Amino acid sequence: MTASDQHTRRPTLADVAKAAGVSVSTASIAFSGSGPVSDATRERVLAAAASLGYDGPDPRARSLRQGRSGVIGVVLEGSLLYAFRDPVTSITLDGVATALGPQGAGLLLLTDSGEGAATIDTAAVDAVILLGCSTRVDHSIEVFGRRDIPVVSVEGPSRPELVEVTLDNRAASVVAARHLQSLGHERVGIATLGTADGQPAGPVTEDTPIAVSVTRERLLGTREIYPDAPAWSSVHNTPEDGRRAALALLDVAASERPTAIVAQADLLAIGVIQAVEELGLVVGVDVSVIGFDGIRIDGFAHDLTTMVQPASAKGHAAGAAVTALLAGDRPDTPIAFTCELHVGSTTGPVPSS
Amino acid sequence: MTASDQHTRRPTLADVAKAAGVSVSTASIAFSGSGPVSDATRERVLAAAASLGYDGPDPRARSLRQGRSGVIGVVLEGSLLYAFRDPVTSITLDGVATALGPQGAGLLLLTDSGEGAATIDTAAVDAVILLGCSTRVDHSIEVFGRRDIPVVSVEGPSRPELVEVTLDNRAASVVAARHLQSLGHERVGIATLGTADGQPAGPVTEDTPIAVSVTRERLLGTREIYPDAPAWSSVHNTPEDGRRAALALLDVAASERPTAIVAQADLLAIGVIQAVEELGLVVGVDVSVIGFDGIRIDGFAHDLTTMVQPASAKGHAAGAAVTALLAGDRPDTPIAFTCELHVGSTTGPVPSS
DNA sequence: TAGCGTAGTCGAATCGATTCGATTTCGCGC
DNA sequence: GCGCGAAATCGAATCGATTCGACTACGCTA
Repeated sequence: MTASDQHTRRPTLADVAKAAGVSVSTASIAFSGSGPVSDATRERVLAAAASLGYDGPDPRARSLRQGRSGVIGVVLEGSLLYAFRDPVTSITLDGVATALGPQGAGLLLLTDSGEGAATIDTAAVDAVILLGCSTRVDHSIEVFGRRDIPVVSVEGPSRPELVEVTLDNRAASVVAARHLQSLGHERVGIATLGTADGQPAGPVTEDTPIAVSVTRERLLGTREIYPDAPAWSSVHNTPEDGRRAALALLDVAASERPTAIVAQADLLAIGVIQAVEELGLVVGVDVSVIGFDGIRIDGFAHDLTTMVQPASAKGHAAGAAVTALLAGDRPDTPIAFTCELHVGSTTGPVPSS
Repeated sequence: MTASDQHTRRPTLADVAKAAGVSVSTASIAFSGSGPVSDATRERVLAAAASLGYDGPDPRARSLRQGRSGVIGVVLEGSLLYAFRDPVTSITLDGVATALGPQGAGLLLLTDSGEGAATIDTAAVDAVILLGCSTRVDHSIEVFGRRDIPVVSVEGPSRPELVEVTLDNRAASVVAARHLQSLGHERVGIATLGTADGQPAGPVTEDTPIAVSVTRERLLGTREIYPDAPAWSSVHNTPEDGRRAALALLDVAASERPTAIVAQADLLAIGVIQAVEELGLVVGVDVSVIGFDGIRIDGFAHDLTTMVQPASAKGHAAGAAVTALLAGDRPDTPIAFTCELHVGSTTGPVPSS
């Protein structure tokens, strides 16, 4: 029987140790490098491993013993597809990966919907990064808290026990609105991001509940300058949704028509511009358009006026915060980032007519 | 001492069992539901767990015992940023997530560079999906093989032990080239994707080594119809790189200038079109442009002629294949997908001059 | 009423490593 | 020549669950 085992059972560290004529503990040290081993012994162990086809310790066993898995969970809002489609999320995620790179941690993608691609509560993660999540994850945060799993929230829910990476969404939106104000615009329309999961597109009124903090903060910022500006919410951050929002906002008598549209994201702004042109109007002349994010859209003809946000730095900060937390340091929180106004060609003085 | 433990040590299943007055095995069954338990017992266990703040079994211990972690590794070529930027990768990944969703598996992002965001060899994954990887991962494939970890390769390296999901890159490129041929084009330029990791952009000659199979196959397809067509390779699949490629390909005497350009990806094609227009030429009249992928680029003015590939279905098939492999079934391999020609407005008859 | 199957529970082995404390070995200074 | 500290190695406990085989009651049939 023992002979036939070899084709089914993978070798373990114990097998390697036996083959090398050392104890399991010594073999472990030979692999991990923690502790003193003579060169001769190490080589004997490695040779035995090679001849048995042993490729190093089982990650599962190692992570049980060490209490660490080397995996960082990244919780995204909604479906993975829309998360990937959103340039800011992609860039932020890349920033996270860059900051985490040296540590050699893997990124485990999770979504905040209970069902779906991954089970947020049962994953073996050392830390969690929430990317723009809604309050839906509150319960999970408590679980992580009990498990002593550090949580970093990027533009997400705010709770005392977690480290926050923030963006000055509200203040930046004020700056954007002031820019329009300085150009003389008085009638302004707002194309917002999604208000809540599962919520359809449509007009945003006083009492529309807004669960997504980014949407809420940016809207509040704009409304500080333009309290009565009509707003239309989208479902996804896509040009198509932006286009529809603009068509809705511009579908009024010419005398009532907004002379400027604030889009809460550049992708929306692209669609807004598309709609404006479809209506035979000139962007930056008949209708000014200002975006948010500052992503570079290749192949896009206009120089979009927008609030440029440091998405990569944001992600990098989140990754660095995770590293610090895992090392036992608690970074000062919140880690705040600010946006900068880029004036392009899509905004201009209010038309005189 | 025991009293002070409570603030530092997390409760284990053993603690819960003791508090509930049952054995550990019974408590385990009460949680997992595998095996018979009386309702009274289960409730007693759950109540004890709740009062102790026990949030369910430790994923690490569970995965060690069960030999499964519930995590699927996804190996991407190059940096995460460029992987996300590539719409086809994003869509494929979403397809994977969709297919894997019901199974509740998490996606662990890995890159095929030894260093970086994740260590491909030491991750606790149940299966691996290679997305367009080069032969650089061959060693890892062997390791996975020895560990009995199923590997699915999407347009990646081909080896007997792994399940392959393929696209008819070569045949589709022939179809694209025939389309140009039928329009009378004789001088054709090719904007290729990257040829190998770390390789700079530049002309592709007979003896340029091409490690990336997608690039190679698509090029071979085009060359079946246009054996002598000059080719220029890019580094990344971006409009900017496509633009540079087109400028290089078109920078010849007017009599030598290509009347059509084959871009190996739609993102490249967008840049090609941009370059053509910068040169004062009309797309589809002076220079025809055909792409590959069939992604919808929002806010893009042209109706791009392209080979539409079923990216989402590809990802879905990869996810389904992983599910099957984990269930013990071996799907027929390769799982082949084909492209379809979409004739838009960016290709037209060869200019008569 | 003896026999038997089953639901419910338990104890112990197991998964495959890491790590702690103990032991042996060896070189070296006094 | 003796003891001492560091290097090298070992054995055993440990991480926290799952699972298998055994055991106890209990209800049912013949």
